Amino acid sequence: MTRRPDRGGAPTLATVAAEAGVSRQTVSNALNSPDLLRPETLTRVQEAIERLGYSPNRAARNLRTRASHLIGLRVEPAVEDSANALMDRFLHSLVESTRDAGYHVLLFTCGQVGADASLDAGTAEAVTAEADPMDGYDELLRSAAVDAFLLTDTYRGNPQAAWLEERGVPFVAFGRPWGDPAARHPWVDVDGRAGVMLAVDHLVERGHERIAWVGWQKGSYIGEDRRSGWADRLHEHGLSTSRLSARGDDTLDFGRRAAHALLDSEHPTAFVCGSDTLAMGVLRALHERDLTPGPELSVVGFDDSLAAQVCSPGLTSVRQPLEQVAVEIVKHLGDLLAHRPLTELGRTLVPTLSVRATT
Amino acid sequence: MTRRPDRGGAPTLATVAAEAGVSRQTVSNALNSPDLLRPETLTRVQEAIERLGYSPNRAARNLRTRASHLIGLRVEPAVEDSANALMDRFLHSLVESTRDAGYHVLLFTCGQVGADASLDAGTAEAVTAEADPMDGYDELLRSAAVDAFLLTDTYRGNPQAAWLEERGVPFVAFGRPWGDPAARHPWVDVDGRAGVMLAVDHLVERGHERIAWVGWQKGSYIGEDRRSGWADRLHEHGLSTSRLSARGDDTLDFGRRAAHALLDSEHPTAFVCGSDTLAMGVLRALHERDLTPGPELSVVGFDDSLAAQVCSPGLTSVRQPLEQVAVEIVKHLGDLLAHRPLTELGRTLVPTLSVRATT
DNA sequence: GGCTACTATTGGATCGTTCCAGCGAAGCAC
DNA sequence: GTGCTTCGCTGGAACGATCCAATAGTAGCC
Repeated sequence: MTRRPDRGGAPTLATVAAEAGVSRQTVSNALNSPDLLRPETLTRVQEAIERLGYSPNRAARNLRTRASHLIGLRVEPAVEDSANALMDRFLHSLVESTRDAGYHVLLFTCGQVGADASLDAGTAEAVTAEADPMDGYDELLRSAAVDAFLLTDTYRGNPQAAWLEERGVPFVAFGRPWGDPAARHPWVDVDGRAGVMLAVDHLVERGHERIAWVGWQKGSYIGEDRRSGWADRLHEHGLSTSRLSARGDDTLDFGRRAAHALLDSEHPTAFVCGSDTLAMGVLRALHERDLTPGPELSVVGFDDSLAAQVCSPGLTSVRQPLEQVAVEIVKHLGDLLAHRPLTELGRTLVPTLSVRATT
Repeated sequence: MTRRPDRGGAPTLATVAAEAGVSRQTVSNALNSPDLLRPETLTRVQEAIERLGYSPNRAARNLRTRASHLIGLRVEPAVEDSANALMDRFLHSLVESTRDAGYHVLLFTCGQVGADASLDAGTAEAVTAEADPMDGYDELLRSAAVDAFLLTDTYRGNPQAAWLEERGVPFVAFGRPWGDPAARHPWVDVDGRAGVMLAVDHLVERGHERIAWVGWQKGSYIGEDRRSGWADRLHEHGLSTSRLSARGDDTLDFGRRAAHALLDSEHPTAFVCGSDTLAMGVLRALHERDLTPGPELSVVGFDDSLAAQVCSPGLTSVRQPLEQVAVEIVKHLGDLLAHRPLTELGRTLVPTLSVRATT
């Protein structure tokens, strides 16, 4: 009788209210503050909800509460490298963690018409076409499409972090605010230095004394952090690092050339690498010299990528606890969005070592 | 004067209208149907929008238009295999394509508290804990959180596709409706069979005559499709397939054992594999026999994963045009959501071959 | 001028939810 | 009985956009 016309549309609060013989607000309370209702009313409403298969309309709820329950995550233009491959493992855990917290993950990317445009242009415009670091964030924010952001590329000197912090936008970073001691935003990171130390200990236990480092370019915060784990731990073991370090691009080819150069001059018996890509380069160099990696001539990578797992021989590698990172990030996001005081600003998690045939 | 109180909140249509000296609706039109406005009014409104940094509130728009401009994509519980690694490349392209079409990608996952629960339980309950194939879809749909879905795992006999189709929910599948000729939903797929044919041709050109197949288990639609490319093309070249085919789990170990068995009995000079994982297994077997892959003893994988690119020697592999798949999918989604008639129900794209050292 | 036709713009209603003020009934103290 | 508080529930208003019907202004045509 009192039921609305309901032209085949989904049930609304009013529909459920009529069905249960209560007011709209009571149904709303049944969902949001069940403790306000008398138990018998609550069950009556819940039965009606069940019977009609009702779910509250997200858009209406978002409009009224000024919250979208979405977390924005920007995926960078596709570059096929191990960092991206990592993202995948991370994403799964992230989506699961956010679900448990009542949130969803919204993916976005920079607003420029990227690849195609730069192909046509190809002129001096390439400079202006350089991806604006804030592209995308601004629009999502102004249109209230997301409640918070998750940053994943703080190694670039995080202009995003500063921008967001300045505007009081809630966000959590995966990665420390390297080189910005003034940063006041929550973050979660993996202790790469400790991970490399694990690798060094593992090699020293197996009798290695000449352990080389093949890592990222100087100037990369993350690269230097990982390298410090190698250098400091070797010294703690009373071993020399002299002339045993190579730093360059994070590419297969640099790893390969670095390994050849090191083998020619310093005769290391083990290589610790800043990434799996570099480690694969080292393996290739060994292959080219008809050397077989193993307990006597060891290689350790970083990231425990799929490639490390399936290549022959299997590559020992430092594994980041990405599942745990996701959980911690969502915990921080939850605190942030509920305006709970943060128990701690940052948190570092310790990696593990996946031991395989190359050691 | 007429401007609203505006307690530090974001500008709304009313704010902009006051600033430009027009009505709300005119501002709305400036955004949605600019051709309705007189040019001078349009510029006046656009300037006001620019000046205030206005973006329409998503929630309000969604509520009124009954559209969220979000595409739901369910990510499956993390399994570390090549299929997931593929997803990554695909995701990037997908997000870019959807952006160009004015949409965003919303990630979700099954609603059950998955991994943890099944760890505790470990009993006969494992059956009920078996992931409900529709988990998550239903809720997002009823709450109008997404406009459409994108399915990516049609190889499982797609119960989702049938469920969604039955309810008239817009969705596009990445993958053919294998074994369901009654399916009437749009899909985009990669012609795996043609990809394997490319690999066979490549090997035949290099003089191979005994080309083995190492692929997925019998009964997998995709696996059989890829295998048919090998079998049919060999026959077209007048070559024998007899006893040269091995099918089993998509694991490194199966690839390894299959390669050993084939080498012992049939002495193939080349292996075409149903996945990179299997190919890496074959490479490991060769390694164990001190055989070096290359032009004389060749291996071809499928997926062109990161592992194929960085392993030593580099693995020749069939590469899926995932970027193009994403574009086609979004094109179909656009047609679907705009209620445009579909020009074609399904579309298959042809892979390419990334040639490396193993051939 | 008077009629129609069309254009540019307007204001009210509406989407489905939650916030807020308020109401009757019940409980308690005096 | 009166006054006060608490409990359980209600109905109107609001969030910010778009849909819709209606308006004033302009032009065309006889």
